[in-house]
Amino acid sequence: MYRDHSCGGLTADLAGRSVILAGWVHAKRDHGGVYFFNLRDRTGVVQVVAHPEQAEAFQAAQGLGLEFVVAVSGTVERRPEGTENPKLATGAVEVRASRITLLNACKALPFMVEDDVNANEETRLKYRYLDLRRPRMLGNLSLRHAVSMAARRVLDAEGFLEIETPILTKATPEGARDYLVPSRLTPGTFYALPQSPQIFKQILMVSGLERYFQLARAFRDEDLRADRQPEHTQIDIEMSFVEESDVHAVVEKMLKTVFRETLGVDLATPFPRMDYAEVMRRYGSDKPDLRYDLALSDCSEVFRQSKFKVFGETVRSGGRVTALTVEGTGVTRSEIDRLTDFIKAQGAKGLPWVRWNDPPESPILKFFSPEEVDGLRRSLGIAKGNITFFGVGEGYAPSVHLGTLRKEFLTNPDFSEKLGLRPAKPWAFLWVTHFPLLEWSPEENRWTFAHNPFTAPIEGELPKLDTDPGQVRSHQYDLVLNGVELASGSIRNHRGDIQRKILSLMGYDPREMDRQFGLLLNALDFGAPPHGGIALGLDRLVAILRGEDSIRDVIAFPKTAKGTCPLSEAPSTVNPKQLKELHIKLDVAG
RNA sequence: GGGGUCAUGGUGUAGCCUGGUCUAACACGCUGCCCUGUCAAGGCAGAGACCGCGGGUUCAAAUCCCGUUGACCCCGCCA
Repeated sequence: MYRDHSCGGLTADLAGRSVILAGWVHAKRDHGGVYFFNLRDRTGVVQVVAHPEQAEAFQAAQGLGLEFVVAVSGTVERRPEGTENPKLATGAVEVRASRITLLNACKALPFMVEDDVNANEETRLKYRYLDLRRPRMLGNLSLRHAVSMAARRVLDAEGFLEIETPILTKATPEGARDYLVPSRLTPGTFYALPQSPQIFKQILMVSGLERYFQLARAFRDEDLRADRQPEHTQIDIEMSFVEESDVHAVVEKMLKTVFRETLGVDLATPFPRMDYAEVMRRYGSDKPDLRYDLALSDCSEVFRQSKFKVFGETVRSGGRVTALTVEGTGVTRSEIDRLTDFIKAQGAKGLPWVRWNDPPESPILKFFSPEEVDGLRRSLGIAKGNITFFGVGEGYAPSVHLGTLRKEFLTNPDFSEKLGLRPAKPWAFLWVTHFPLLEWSPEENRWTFAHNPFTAPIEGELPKLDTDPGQVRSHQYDLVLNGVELASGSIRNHRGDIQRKILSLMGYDPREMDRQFGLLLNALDFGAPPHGGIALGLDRLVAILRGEDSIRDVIAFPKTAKGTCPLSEAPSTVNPKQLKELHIKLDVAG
């Protein structure tokens, strides 16, 4: 037997008891003819003492380096007065070793296995097994486990079945590039790894499963980011005979449980909801961070008669003027110039502003009539020292530009500090609902699905598909948490005829439609029930819960920004025999 | 595809702008000794990098220039 106790479980109640522990040696010291080391396992840390009178244990302790794996037999003792270490949860007791057995040695470490080490990520990934030994990383993985288990428990209790869908599946021309796997048995053909289990979970609804879930891996061959990996895990859910609110309720129940069990936080449900159109007008983003109250204002009416062409003519021709007002006393002119460049880089023509000093300062003030200045003061509720930035343009453009500015203010510490922006709450959930069904793709010169080709349009807005497709709203919803898109889902088209009509509007002729979506379309024709679902990004959820900036830190074995794995050295070349079997000839320079 | 930051002993950094004083510094770690109920120990001694790689400028380059590779961040992309 290697152990009968774990390090984290030792308390003063166990004083006098004999225990066997196993773990890694950490923070070793010899003092006063006595050897001390901290023994660490997954559950925590305990201090082991080897006294000279236990000659065997004493000698063994002498020979130990850091990260040696040892088993310790000994007695739990209360610590001598005044020797508690408040940093350790187990500070009340120590273990007096009678026997120490070396289970395995350890080479000199490439970096310290401690939370405050900051080895560069490449090194951490190369020695991931050491990196993961750090309490913080172990904590990340065990919280990830706790979230998975809580999700499973809630969904199981709600009558969901966990079903696996294929990893080797068929390429469908959805949003992202596919990862392809060559077929040996059918030369010249390829499987694709799923970008999501979307089609299969809908088919399960046609099968009458009614409630499906899966902790599903999804693969997308696109460039990586701090919050994007080539493979990520989603809590994938699909339900039959439901409306949006039913899906929302399940997710809320699940997250309520997750937050209570992992953080001890009691979330208020239901979460607030806001239409896409409103959230875009008020925050200029479909995933605003609502921990902060800062919102945009519409001041189009102030300028409807304006002689200032940029503002007045835009409003008169159906555009809008939006405003974002902040406490700007500390903002310098050169910072405003930098912000202007920043916003121009996002596609705006400029970034007009007014500094509300006495008198107000602004390059464009001379174009405003006194009535317009008064109108602004009234509608924006100006205080001295404020700065108002303006967005001007058609549709959502003016909001989006200021939404980008809002995000910059909130996320760039230089500004959030200076502007006195503080989160009003720690957790801000928001359901964003009624996304547009379609969006115009300038590159392809056609309408394409805004989110998901299978999302159902809002009833009654179907006629607009022929006349004004961009105005058709859908049953697509996202769940946003603290400015992060945490989940995305929709009520689907359960009628094949409607699904076909939407696809044809996007330019698919019947043959192409059948080739790419026949799998699902055929199934829909056999009495598919109304259904809908959602997928939550597990990696993002765990990262937020743990306060990690990158999802790499909550994934055991993540990829680098170039999609490589320093630990396994994947991807790698393969031997010619394998390629031959797969009927593949390489065309790679070098 | 584009923009940016970084690359110095085992680890983390400083030095680089203003080239020579860098035979490269500091902290942690490592080795040895001393002391010590210690756990952010203390003292002494020591080993360890030619400054990612390649080229150039110069009497002289870690330091300037060009290229390249890699890591990270962002835009595009990611239904």
